[in-house]
Amino acid sequence: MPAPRVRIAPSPTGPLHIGTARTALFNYLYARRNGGTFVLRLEDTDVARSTLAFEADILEQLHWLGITWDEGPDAAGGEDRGPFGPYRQMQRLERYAEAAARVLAEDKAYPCYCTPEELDADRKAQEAAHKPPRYVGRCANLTLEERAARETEGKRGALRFRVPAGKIRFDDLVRGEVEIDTANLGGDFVIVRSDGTPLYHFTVVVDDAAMEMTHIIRGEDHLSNTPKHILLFQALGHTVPAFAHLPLILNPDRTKMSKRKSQTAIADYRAQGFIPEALVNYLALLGWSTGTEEEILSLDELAGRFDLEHVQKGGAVFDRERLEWLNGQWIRRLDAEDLIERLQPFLEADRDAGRIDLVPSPEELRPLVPIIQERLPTLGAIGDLVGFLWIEDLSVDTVTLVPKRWDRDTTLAALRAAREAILESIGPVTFEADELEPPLRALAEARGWKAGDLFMAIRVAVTGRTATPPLFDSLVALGRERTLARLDRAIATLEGMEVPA
RNA sequence: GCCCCCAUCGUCUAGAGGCCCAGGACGCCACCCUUUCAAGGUGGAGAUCAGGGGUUCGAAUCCCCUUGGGGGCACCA
Repeated sequence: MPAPRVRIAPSPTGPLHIGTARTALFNYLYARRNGGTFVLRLEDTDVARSTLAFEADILEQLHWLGITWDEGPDAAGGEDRGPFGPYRQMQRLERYAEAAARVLAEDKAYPCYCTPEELDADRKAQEAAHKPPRYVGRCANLTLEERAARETEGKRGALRFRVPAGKIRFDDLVRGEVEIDTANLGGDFVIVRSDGTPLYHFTVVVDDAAMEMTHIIRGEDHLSNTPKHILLFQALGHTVPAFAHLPLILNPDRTKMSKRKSQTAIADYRAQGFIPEALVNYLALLGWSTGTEEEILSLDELAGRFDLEHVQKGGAVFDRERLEWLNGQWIRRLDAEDLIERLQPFLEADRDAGRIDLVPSPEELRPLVPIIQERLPTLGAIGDLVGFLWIEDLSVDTVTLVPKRWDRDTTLAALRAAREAILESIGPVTFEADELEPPLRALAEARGWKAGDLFMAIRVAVTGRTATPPLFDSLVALGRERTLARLDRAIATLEGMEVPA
């Protein structure tokens, strides 16, 4: 088998979509596994909706995921790389024009002068008659003279491809044999607009042919379009590539995943602190499996195992909980320095949003790694977890200050005693977790309090929260002075509390 | 409406005629660990393999029908 050539052909009409990312991933994995070439081509012929910003997002997020391509544009607006360029469709217009001229000359396509109003009327009539929409062929048999007459009237024709009668069958690599009667294709279809710009079905095929693609791996939503593409490949005199249609990624209601019902932009997952290792791992397992029970797999490991045989046929519901679990798995596998570095942007975002007052340095973060690493489902959860460490002015209300089974007076007594214990028995120089625990446990014992209750009172007084990393580690991270200051403040708050008579 | 595709626990899936009165993972529930929260460990609930017919000594696995779901039918991509 010659080395496969596969591609991803995103349209820069929106930010990188999770479905596009997965299709890109599957193509990438297929190329890597089989010693093939992975091409990126930008389908930007929808000038009205395409933007450079979306183009930039698509390239950047793919890079971020680690999905690299062998041919294609490197950066938004940047240079192309590879022998089949350009890789932006708007720079390939002459090629479509040339191909269009050829099919026109061979009468495999013809100019159509129908107005949008006429086409609309046709469609409505068909609908009323409960018939499938289909081009009626009004312009299919115009003579050269008739065409010339329209042109003289100043009419510009769209180019319609003649759909021959017959059945198209192809062997889909994931679905097996598929057969579709061309009678169900909706009649002759437009390949070039009346303004001269080419349409999707035409450009994909012209480019896939020119770029010598051997396998077209794409979403199932293209399955019904495949006969049109096959017809076009044949009309252009090109070998028909192999097709593999992937199951769709679904919303929880099992409809095709959409922005409206799900979070679809890769950039949004990234902004929430999902890491590429997890996203790639999760996406690969959406619709594909190793056939074994392995499931934590890196991009390279995936590339070593990928095959089309294990691609699922039915659609797969996107399960965010499972993604979060995987993300946690991958976060726990990060080494300390890497985690610290990756946390930085999230801390800055928290500071910019006013959730914390200052961003800790890597040095401050380093000792925290053991207690936070296993508690982070996402990088974005950092502020929620230990943000109390970087808040200047922590105030806690009396309601949360008093533990569930305690009253104000007990809490007050406990905090005062705890403050004393910390002040007296623990030196300012070596303020460590091992040192803090014994005296406080002894205190609880002496007063007949449950250690857990005492610890909870201190925890809330000092962090403002009932769920935190281990208490003594938290106190150490906070430091002796701030620990005492926060205890003082909590005590003062409780002293000022209205006590019902 | 027409065409095409699909159908195993709530979800992602293993399973390619006997190893399956169906295995794993997420989630859920217990318990253990434990100062809270996590993480981790152990155990549990959860699928008459959509339903019905065949084929076969034997079917989740093959065939047919039904039902259900999805996708596609543009001068969008």
